[in-house]
Amino acid sequence: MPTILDVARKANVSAMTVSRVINGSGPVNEETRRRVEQAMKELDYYPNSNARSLVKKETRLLSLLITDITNPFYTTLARGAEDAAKRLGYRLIFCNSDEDPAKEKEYIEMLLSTQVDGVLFAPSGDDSLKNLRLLRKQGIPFVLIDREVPNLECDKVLGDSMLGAHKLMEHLIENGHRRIACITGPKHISTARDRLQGYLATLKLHDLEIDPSMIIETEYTLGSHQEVMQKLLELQTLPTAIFAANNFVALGAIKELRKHGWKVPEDISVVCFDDLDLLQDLDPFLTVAKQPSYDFGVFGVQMLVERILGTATSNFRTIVLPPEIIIRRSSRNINAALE
Amino acid sequence: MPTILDVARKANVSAMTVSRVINGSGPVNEETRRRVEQAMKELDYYPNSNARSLVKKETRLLSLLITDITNPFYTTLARGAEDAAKRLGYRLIFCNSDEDPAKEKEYIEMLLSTQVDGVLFAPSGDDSLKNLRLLRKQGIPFVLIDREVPNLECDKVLGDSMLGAHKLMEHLIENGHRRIACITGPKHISTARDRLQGYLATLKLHDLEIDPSMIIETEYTLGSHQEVMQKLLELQTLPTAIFAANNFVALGAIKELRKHGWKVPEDISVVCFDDLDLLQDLDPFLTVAKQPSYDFGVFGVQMLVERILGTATSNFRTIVLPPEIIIRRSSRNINAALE
DNA sequence: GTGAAAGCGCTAACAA
DNA sequence: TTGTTAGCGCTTTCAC
Repeated sequence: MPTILDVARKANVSAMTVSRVINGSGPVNEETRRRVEQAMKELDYYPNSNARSLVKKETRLLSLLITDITNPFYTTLARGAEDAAKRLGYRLIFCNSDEDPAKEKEYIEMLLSTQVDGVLFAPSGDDSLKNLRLLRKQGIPFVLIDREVPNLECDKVLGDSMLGAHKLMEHLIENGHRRIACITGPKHISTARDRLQGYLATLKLHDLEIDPSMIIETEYTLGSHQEVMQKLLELQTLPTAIFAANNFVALGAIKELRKHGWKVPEDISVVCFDDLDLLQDLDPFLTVAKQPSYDFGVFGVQMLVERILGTATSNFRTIVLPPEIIIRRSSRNINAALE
Repeated sequence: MPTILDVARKANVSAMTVSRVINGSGPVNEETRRRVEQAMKELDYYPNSNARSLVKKETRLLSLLITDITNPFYTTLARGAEDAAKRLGYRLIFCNSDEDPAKEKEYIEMLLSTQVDGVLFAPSGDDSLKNLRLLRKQGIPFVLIDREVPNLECDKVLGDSMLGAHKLMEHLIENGHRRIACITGPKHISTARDRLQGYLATLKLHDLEIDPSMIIETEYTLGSHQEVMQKLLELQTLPTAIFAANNFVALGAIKELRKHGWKVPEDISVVCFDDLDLLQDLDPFLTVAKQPSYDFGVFGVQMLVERILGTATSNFRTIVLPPEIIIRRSSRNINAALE
């Protein structure tokens, strides 16, 4: 591949002049500029960004670290991040931690070597603290998205898990449900804690009994939630509704319910956090707390770039993007006659 | 951030020795190695891969260029590519062309500057040829995935669109369908052409009439396919089944059918290419030709890396991964009584 | 087993 | 408006 020197020779100028043409970083005679541009085109020259990064000490590379690339919440977020990064002149490296802090650490080390300018970070859980400290120690700016980590001051773009859970619960209670099970995510993930918190708080608010056997913890990932549902279905008194902590958990629950011959919503109502856009097209079915996932990505990248450029206030900021409750067929009024 | 020289000073050796420790690229005394490793740890040293790339003329970076990051076919493919890349010691940059050759070109130019070692390339269409030629001119190895481009010899990992379409059509015909509509993708995408071809060939095979008004072209993306369906629903004689060229097209079709009060499969059957894993959990519904998307990514990266390392045969290779037909509820026997 | 010198492709800083 | 020099952090080459 041709270098800046090849271009310089061909245009009969110095490398410095070519550099100025490429970057618009100094005065260049119109006629000279034309010659240089001509030479670049003829040689199919593309500047080597490694070399540039080495001297400029910036790569214009950001990283988006998410925990599950198959979850539509994160892919839509990724779209938002990508669009914003492009608009601001940054490239984006995607990393997928698979909800695993060890894999997350490997990626962080890779990113440190890559010299990314900043990281948009969806932590796999509270254990991510070590990894985040590593970034901070090296002076790499980061913005937390979707989940937060205790004992860490930093920029954040979060949803409102408490509020969303509360609204979903209010909806169920309004519709006559009194025995509501909660299938929550891992305790080491902040959104799981907050959603459980919202569940509990709303029950208390209505003086409803809190039955620990109705609260079951599972993974956030798609896959078999068999044992979890087994536990639930073995209860003496069965719930009339399920509040699931995210979209994949809800899918897993419904799948298991089906296996056991339960119909949603006839036999049991189901509501959850996060929408599934695809599904909504096929059959508007699940009642959900939909989060503006695309905006998570956009705001995240904007905050990150402001932090990198130093145009942000020195204080850390938190942006909260509230969910929207969408009521569909999966939740029904328990007193209404079945159609 | 500390450099190799900082480590060298701390360990009382030269930079060269540190380099040898990092890369295992030469003999180092056990005791010296320990001192160097100690120093690296104490300084939180991570080698600058830009500097390394500059001299080694390899970045160990691959790019995965796909056309739609929200399509589960591609996200699963991405997982496969990511896992394989990691295993082989490569980093992966995701790019999303959005089915747009212009955006695709911008990304290619960016990748040229980034000095990626190779590109896993799902072309936006036949117009990608220019972009691919650019890569070839610069000597960057690439592997085409999912779609091919006419007049270009290169490594490829493809599905078998003809076969999948044929099998889906056979399934419909076996179940008594005679008037089958085809909602196909853009003509400039190879898979759309092949699927249409499979549709036509199977009709001919069974001496069934080919009615051009039953063949409608639309986009591969999720979104409203209103006008397309409008055309279909205005036909004199209506089809009893629809063959949709991909998952998103099928979703769009079903959505529109619903709007017009048509039920699937009671009023009309629908089959399509590519599965939707999420959906399958909620309600095993769509009859599909499922492609092994994860393997597309794995094989693609493997081929690419072999090409980069020069361990591949000099001849270009094509891997074909056939689809699997999964029959579900969206297609029914037209003569069977409704339940 | 270890180090010194040179250079990868580019740009900052200064000089002309 | 243009060019020269030096150096970013690393590895290759060759010498010891």
